[in-house]
Amino acid sequence: MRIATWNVNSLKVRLPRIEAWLAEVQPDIACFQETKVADKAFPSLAFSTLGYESAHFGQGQWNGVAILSRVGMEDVSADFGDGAGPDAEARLLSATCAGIRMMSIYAPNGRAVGSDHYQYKLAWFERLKNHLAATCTPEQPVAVCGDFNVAPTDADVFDPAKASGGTHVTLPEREALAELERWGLSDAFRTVWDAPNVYSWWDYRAGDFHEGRGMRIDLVLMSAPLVSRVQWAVIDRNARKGKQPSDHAPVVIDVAD
DNA sequence: ATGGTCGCGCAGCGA
Repeated sequence: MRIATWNVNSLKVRLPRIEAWLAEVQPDIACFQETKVADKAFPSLAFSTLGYESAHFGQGQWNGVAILSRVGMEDVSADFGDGAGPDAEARLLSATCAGIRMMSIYAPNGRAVGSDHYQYKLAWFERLKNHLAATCTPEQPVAVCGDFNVAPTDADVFDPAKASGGTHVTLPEREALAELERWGLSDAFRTVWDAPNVYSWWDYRAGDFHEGRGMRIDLVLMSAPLVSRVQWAVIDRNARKGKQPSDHAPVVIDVAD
C-alpha cells in the first residue's frame, strides 16, 4: 500500500499536475494540504475519474486539507475532535482508509518567533496531541500526514540560522513534534533514510530549489503497528521541477499490505 | 548583505 502527502499550494492551479502525478505515482491514499478552495469548489469528480474517493475540509482562499483513497474511506471527520470547539482555520481532516486512521494536517506557519501566530502554532500542536488522544490509540494503525512547518532536526534544514526567520527550528516547535512521538508516532521517512539534507520544501525565490536550500517539513508520522510495515520511502523531487510546481514535494511511503 | 517568487484576487499580504 502506498501512502503519500503533498502540500499542493492551490488545488486550482495545481490540478493538472496533481492528476498527472496521481496517474504516475499511483498512491492508494493521498493527503493534500493548502488546497485554497472552498468545499463546494473541491474537484471531487476529477479524482473519482481517477478511481479515488475524496474528502475535503476547506475555507476558501487559504488553508484547506483533503484525503483521497482508492482503498475505502470511512468515518470522515473535519477539524479537532478534542471537544474544545472549532479551529479558526481549516487545517485538519481525519478518515479511516483500509483500517488506517489517516489525518491530513496543515500546521500553522508561525511567521515569527514569539508572535501571536507562533503561539497559535504551539497551541495548535497541543490540540493535535489532544485530538489524537481523544479519537484513537497508538495501538491501532495511525498515520498523521502533512505539512508540519517544523524541521525535526538540524539535519533537515539547509541552514538553521537562516531558516524561515527563526521559526520551524526552535526548541518549542521541535518539542511539540517530540510530544507527538512520545504519544506513539514515528517519522516514517527516517526509518528508511538517515541521510542529512533531504528536503520537502524549497522557497520559490532565489533559485533555492536548484541550489539545494530547503527544509524537510512535510512528514508522515506513523503509530507502531503501521511503521513496522514500512518498506520504502521517498521524497518525490520530480514534482518540484518544471512548470508551475508547488513549493513542496510529495512524501511517499510504501507499507506492506 | 540584500532580495529574490508565488497564489490570492486586484492591493498588498502571507508563505
